[in-house]
Amino acid sequence: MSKKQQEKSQQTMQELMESAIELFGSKGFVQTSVAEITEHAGYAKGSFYRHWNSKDELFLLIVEHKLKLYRETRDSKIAKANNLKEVMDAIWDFLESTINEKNWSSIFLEFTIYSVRRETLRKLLNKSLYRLSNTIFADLVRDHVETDYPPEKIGALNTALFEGYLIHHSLGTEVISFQDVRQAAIALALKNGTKQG
Amino acid sequence: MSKKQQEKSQQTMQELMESAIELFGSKGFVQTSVAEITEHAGYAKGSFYRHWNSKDELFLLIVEHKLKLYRETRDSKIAKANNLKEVMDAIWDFLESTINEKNWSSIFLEFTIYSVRRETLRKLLNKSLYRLSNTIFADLVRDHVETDYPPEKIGALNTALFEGYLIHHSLGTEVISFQDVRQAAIALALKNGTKQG
DNA sequence: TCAAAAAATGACCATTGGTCACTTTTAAGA
DNA sequence: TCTTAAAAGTGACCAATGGTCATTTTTTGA
Repeated sequence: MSKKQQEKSQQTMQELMESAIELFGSKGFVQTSVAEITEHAGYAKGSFYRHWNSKDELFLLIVEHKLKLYRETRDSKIAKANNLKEVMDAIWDFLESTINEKNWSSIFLEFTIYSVRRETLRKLLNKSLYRLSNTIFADLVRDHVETDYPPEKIGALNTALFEGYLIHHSLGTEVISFQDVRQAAIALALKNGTKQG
Repeated sequence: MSKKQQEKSQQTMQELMESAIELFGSKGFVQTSVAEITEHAGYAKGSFYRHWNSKDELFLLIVEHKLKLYRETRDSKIAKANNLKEVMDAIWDFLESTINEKNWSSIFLEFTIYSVRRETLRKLLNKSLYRLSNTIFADLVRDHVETDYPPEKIGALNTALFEGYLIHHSLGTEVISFQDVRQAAIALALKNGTKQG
């Protein structure tokens, strides 16, 4: 393949991906069709499959990119944290950033539930690359946990509260705000993970 | 319509509904097709639509029935509760019963997420009939809340934690058990809702 | 200018929720 | 017992969708 052709192919791929990001962002995963993605970028449906094997595959790629960016910011903050409270604050800043951008985390939640009945996809999604992984979370907080409550559980409870809030939020209910959940989650983590908690 | 014909129609409806309950229970909502439901009960697809207008409608009916049963048990227990701790215990017994039966609450979670992008359905689902409603929860705990933390928020946080756990559980992760979440949720409610918390 | 390779296309397939004109069954009256 | 109207049941059909692939168009380098 010539250099120029490679570039053209790359460009088409980029255009399709941007079209997909826009459409997923506004309509969610299931409601966005492959034909829409290609049309919106000015191509025919068949072109999609020259770049990815499935709609799932592209979505995972997008998520991977997005999470990578968020995580870089998060990890540099966490490195500076002195105690569990500060770690939790950094984590919740990170979670907030994933919500703020077009409610992206809710779209990812949709995809997560969609994956539950698709075994291969579900196993793939459980990898740290895509999930708010419990093992990664555990590593982040471990150094600051003062009790013998397992760090993994602190992480899983935190994720549960966050994802539960996403459902609440997705349904348009506004009984609790992001701040309420953040506060509750941090209180819970401190209760389980510090001596004074 | 004659009595006998009415009975026949009722019976068919019952057969279809039982078939649907079984299939939804094992394959979830989206992965169960209308044709499967009717075939499994020994009818043709068209028969389905003589009884309900859509797959959604039947699912909602099933949920309504199920929740009704659970709630009766729950409310009779809550009436006897003397403090917030006992109310929370009754509520979590109720939540546990919805999980124990073929993971029914996870299937309902799937349906909830499915409804998010379908406006009419989403609004319908927000009614107390179908949701672990925040207003109902608030009414249940209100008498026992000693602080000025809004009962609605205690309820919404509780639901968030429960539904977040469902996601965790649906993905096959087993970092936290139902007991872990129950314990955390009750601790959180007591922290926000009692003076000694 | 031309041929090979890559890019792009869109008709086609299977699956699905839903529709509806048609067929079969049922039951009540003659 | 026969007739007939109404109800029950059927399955071909429709549109939308994810995915396939033979074919067409474009690009490139000799």
